[in-house]
Amino acid sequence: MAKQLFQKPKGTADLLPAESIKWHYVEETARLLFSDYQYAEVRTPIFENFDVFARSAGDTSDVVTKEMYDFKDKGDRHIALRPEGTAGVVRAFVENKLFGPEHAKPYKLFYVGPMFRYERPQAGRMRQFHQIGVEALGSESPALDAEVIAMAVDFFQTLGITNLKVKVNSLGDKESRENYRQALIDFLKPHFDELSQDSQERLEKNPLRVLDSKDAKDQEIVADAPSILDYLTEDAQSHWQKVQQYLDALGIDYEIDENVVRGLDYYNHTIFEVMTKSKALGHGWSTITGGGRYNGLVSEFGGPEMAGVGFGIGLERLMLLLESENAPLPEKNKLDIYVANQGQDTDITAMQMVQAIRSFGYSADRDYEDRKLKAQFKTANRLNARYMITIGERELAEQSAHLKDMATGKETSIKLAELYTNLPEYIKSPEDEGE
RNA sequence: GCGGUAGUGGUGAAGUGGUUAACACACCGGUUUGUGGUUCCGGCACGCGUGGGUUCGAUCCCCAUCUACCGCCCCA
Repeated sequence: MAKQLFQKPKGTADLLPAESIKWHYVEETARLLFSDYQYAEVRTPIFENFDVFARSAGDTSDVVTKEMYDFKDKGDRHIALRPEGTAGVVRAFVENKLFGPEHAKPYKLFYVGPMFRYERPQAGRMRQFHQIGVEALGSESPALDAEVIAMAVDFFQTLGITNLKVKVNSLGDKESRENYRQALIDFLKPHFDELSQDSQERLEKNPLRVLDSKDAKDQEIVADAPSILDYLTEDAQSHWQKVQQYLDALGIDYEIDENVVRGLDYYNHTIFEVMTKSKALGHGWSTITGGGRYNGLVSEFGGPEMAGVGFGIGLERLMLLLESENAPLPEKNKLDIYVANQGQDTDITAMQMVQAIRSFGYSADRDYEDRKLKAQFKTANRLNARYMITIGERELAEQSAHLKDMATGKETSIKLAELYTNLPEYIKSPEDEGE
């Protein structure tokens, strides 16, 4: 008798109808908005060759070193479940030769789908999580940096999130970064003993990450650190200035923060975060989007020297945010008509009735359990039915049925033949109800 | 990977080393009501995350394990 009870794997979730309807809404909002910006959807594999991610994210990032879901398949291939979206998109861009001259540049893409990271789950942070992201490939224009930021802001505002903060920074080009890296190390070295252990380890490997340490002492030290913005080469500086001009022109309220750094190593030039304040995501300001430019990545994957810029949004966190901020979200679908029947003989007619209603484009449901009328009314209420059609032995004999408006309680008797041909004339559209 | 808190029915939860594991909501059945949102009555955990152990006996004690939540790391 006692069968084994299964639990879903750690860090995964079952999205039940009450939730999935909200996800659909958010995804649909993204699709519509992104399409206004002329971004089209791309669907790449959920797993890729391990090296696709190892190559792009960089060896210093934890995403590669300890969070990757990787395994050998039966052909002894080293496979990894995608931990983020950009690498796969860039791989597809190169493999499908989308860099070719026949394709307009920038080549604008967005994606929606599951990502995987092996880490300790917390609310809004799953091992299988979902991201919506965009990538614009093949243009170095700073206008695109600004557009991508604007699009992220637009998206959140469309969803009804208002208290947003945009933080931007520039990492410059390779040369800028190397110069700065050395300067930063030189600055931090004398403070080595005061740094947190994590930061001490990062000092040589990836000193920029010391900048966004959460350790209070680290933050004190870092406050006096040189700014990367003072180390930008002329070209990088020019790009950075233009990005700001565009952002100003679009009226985007942003803040320059030299301590903003990104976790993945492929970023350069403009990087940004969109933050919001919500207790659902922790204390103070929390990041809901991160993104930036990654100009070397296409060539890293064997394509030509082509630029890229994009961002990714974590959907689990976004849903938590929308719920806690009481942003408008759809509830369960309303049922147009519930068909109740009483007596064995009416069963067939009820079956035909729901099909006929559906063929008019209305949603319809019925009782399948031969329950009493009262129970059927209860169910109709629970399903939020707008109308109910009841048919009993007597109605069947007369070839008619009762149509009841559940909101007003008004009931009318209608011939079956009439219902089958002119049902829409008896049904108010939901808009007319002024809900 | 590290630290902390928790795990009783569909849900919220009470509870004790020892006969039938409170209560509420939900649900189901009946009743009342003009065919629903009302009233009243009844039903609903052979089981207390899982596996071991201690004990005459454990949901309640011990160990392990799984999962969730919070913090760190990291990041979306």
